[in-house]
Amino acid sequence: MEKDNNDYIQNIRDALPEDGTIADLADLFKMFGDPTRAKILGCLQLRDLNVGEIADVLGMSVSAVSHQLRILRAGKLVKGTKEGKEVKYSLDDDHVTKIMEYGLTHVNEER
Amino acid sequence: MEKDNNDYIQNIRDALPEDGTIADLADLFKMFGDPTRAKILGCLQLRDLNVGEIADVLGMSVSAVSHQLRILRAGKLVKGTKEGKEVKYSLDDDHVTKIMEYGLTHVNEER
DNA sequence: TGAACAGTTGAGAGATTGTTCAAGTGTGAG
DNA sequence: CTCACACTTGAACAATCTCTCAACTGTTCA
Repeated sequence: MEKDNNDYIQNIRDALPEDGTIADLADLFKMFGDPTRAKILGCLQLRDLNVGEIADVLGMSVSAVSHQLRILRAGKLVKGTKEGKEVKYSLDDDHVTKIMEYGLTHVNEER
Repeated sequence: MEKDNNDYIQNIRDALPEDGTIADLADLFKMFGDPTRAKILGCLQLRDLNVGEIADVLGMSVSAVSHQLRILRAGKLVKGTKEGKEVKYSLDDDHVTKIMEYGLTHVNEER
């Protein structure tokens, strides 16, 4: 019966996505899991913006925003394009808007 | 032109969700942003499980799992029902499965 | 050339997070 | 009652995170 129980547990384990996939999934959601990054992604859904503009909208330092943009870039959620001495940022992923919309729907339904 | 610029920034600010809403959104995504919690939510999509079973599936201590379950309970994503001396956990939110599916689709599309 | 501007980067402080370990609660079986 | 079992909880610790500050790169313009 120990064996039955182990099989039972093993079956569930086998049905789950691989650890690497789970890690990727968690990393993706982590991007949206910080208010500053969520706001940045929210802005960029409205229009492309440079770093200074994002900092103004959020009321934060350019440096703090730049640090978060680096993380979002690494996660391939935004991309930055140099235009003269500015860097214009835009969403780099079709899913970003949908994922945020879905989350917002959920949050707004909460009672 | 300072004024124009300020209005421009202000318009974007006004179009974003309120800070409280953004915080709720970030807190929601934070739930999925840890591999242990993501796995727990993954298991519970397959079937309801008690704490020991979840710990076995994940290969983690009962204590560690219980701590994470407390967080998921606080976030209203799972609920625990006492059955004798066990506690059976189940998903407490229709959106959980869809949000994870959407995230997985995204992750699997990545190249 | 050089000064001003836009942004990036690294170090470090303070806060938050996830796990372990030990102790605790509550339930059922003998 | 007492013991074993299933689970929860609090303290402690290391790892990670986010911001600030200062220094740095690169671009434009006079």
